[in-house]
Amino acid sequence: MTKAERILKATLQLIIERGLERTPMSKIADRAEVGIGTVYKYFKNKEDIINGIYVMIKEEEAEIVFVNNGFNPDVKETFMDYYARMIDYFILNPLKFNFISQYAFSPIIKASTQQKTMAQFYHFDDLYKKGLKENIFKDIKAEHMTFFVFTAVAYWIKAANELDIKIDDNYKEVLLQMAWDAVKK
Amino acid sequence: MTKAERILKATLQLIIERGLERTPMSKIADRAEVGIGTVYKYFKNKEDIINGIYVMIKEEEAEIVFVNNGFNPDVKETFMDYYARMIDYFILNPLKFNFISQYAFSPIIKASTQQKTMAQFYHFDDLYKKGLKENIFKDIKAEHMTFFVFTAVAYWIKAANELDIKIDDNYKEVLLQMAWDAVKK
DNA sequence: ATTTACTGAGTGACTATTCAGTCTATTGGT
DNA sequence: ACCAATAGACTGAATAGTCACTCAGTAAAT
Repeated sequence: MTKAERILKATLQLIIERGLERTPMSKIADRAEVGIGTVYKYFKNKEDIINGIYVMIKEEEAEIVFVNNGFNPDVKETFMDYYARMIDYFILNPLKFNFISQYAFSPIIKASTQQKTMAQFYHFDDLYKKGLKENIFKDIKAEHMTFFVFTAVAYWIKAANELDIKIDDNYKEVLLQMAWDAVKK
Repeated sequence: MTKAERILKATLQLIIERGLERTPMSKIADRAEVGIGTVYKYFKNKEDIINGIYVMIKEEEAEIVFVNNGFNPDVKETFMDYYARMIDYFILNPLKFNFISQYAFSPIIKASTQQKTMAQFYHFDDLYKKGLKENIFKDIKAEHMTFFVFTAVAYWIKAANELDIKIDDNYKEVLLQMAWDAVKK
């Protein structure tokens, strides 16, 4: 792991454990096992680290969700594949999800960061547009559909994490079905 | 408006505008048009204000969502009534919703605050339990259902707010239908 | 030998909180 | 109705402390 990565990871941990206002740069350097100066070599300031974490997570997430992209023409099967992967990603990475849910709408995330990461999820929009054309989905804007399903699925997982409930395959199945039933006509 | 209320409101505005780490107590006092000392008369510290905002919003929300509680035995109609009210509340109070979405899972919100506010929404759990008994809903824990629908609806509104999309009655109807289709068997 | 990475004590700015004193409202005595 | 007297609300300058960020110097790499 590079030092920059160590810094991102350390900051992520500390923020989730203690909150942003209680994680000074000195603690970040300690946890990352680098000098404070090194933190400032790789990041302009604290905000820059937060934005860096956001980008890192979203890139990773997109990479995992869309591995199979383009191989299946069936809308429903593609839908299920995307979201099954998303669920797995969030289950495996509760810290990262926790971060996203707290900072996705925080003013600390710059508009440019938002745009950069949103752009990586255009496959979702494509899928919904395709489904609308095939008259499979309810009449609603594609980006709204994305949002509805994304947040529903995501936060359900979050709740499960926090209540220490194990998400077995059966439960995952029901969750996917809920998402699908919500959008289908 | 009491001074305590003015302080809560001022803090809410500043936090959403600038972020927590960039809203010093001095600015809060200025915006609320009280002396700094007054802030400390009503609140132990900054954290206490944040928790106060959280409680204030959740109480208000519960009061509005459950006005008609107990008058209708029909599960679907009650479901629609609750969520229609919730949607209206969030549309009318984007700042408050923005706050909730950023701080609901932040470590700054104390466990006792969480519990106190969660307790006010037990009508949702009751509704889901009733629906499960009547075999209307999918087989899933009641609290998970609450969470799924709550977040889906809530964040959809948030997205609409941010993209400056007007939520007309027709759109609201579709949204409610999505929520219902997700949970019904 | 030169560049580049790294370090952390030190600096300056900022900010949470305190508290001594002022203002305001309420009470009760005349 | 007026006037103390008391209690409580309110204030913001001062304090004490924290923390983001710098930079002069050291270590490692090329």
